[in-house]
Amino acid sequence: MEWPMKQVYEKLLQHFGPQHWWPGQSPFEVAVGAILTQNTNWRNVERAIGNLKAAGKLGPKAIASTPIEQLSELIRPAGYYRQKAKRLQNFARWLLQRYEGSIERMAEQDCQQLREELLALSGIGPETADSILLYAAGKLSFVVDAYTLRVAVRHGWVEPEVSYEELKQYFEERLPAELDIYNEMHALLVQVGKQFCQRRRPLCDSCPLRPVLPATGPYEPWSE
DNA sequence: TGCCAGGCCGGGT
DNA sequence: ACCCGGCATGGC
Repeated sequence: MEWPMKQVYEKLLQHFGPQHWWPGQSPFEVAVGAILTQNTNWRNVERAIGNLKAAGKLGPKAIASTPIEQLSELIRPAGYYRQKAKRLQNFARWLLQRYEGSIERMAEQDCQQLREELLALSGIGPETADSILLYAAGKLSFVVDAYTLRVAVRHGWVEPEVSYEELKQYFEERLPAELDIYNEMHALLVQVGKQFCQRRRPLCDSCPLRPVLPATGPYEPWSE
């Protein structure tokens, strides 16, 4: 079987190895991480989650009922902590009311329907929604982020002005409908982005994708 | 030391 | 329908 991005995928897998993002944690913890990592380094998120765990507050009921001041202090290392405390409570209270606090129950819902429900929550935008759908609920929803965009633009796959939904569709059309591929591909794109497509710098010559690219167009300098 | 990190919201054009 | 300022900590 062949699919359009297979060569890219295997090149990345060979270079970086399996990323297995968000493994072995509860689905709710994954969702919390998705909110906390908004525009934030993952290391800071780990501290915040560690604080929540140590305080026994890593569940929907605890998040929903803990006073906002206390909650925000616990997640402080993740930055934007007052906003994010609110966003966590929004999500937790919605999950309790709508799905009995159960991500598994939530995951019984149809993907598109669920995506709309998540997007309707204040504090959950397209990337956070797709991260929750893919990594917590096990839905086939490809995740696009700043790195995904940068990698795709630097390699001339898409125009810099492409919208979130368009870029998401670009990948979904070129990948097989498999959770593991969606999962790994997104994580691998982040890795290659971090290492070879940094901001304010031209595409690195040693990018592992260089040799396999058909060079569909001129490498755009670094407009995003 | 400034710049950046796995965004999103609300108000303004 | 975009555009922008604000939000905040920790690492390099």
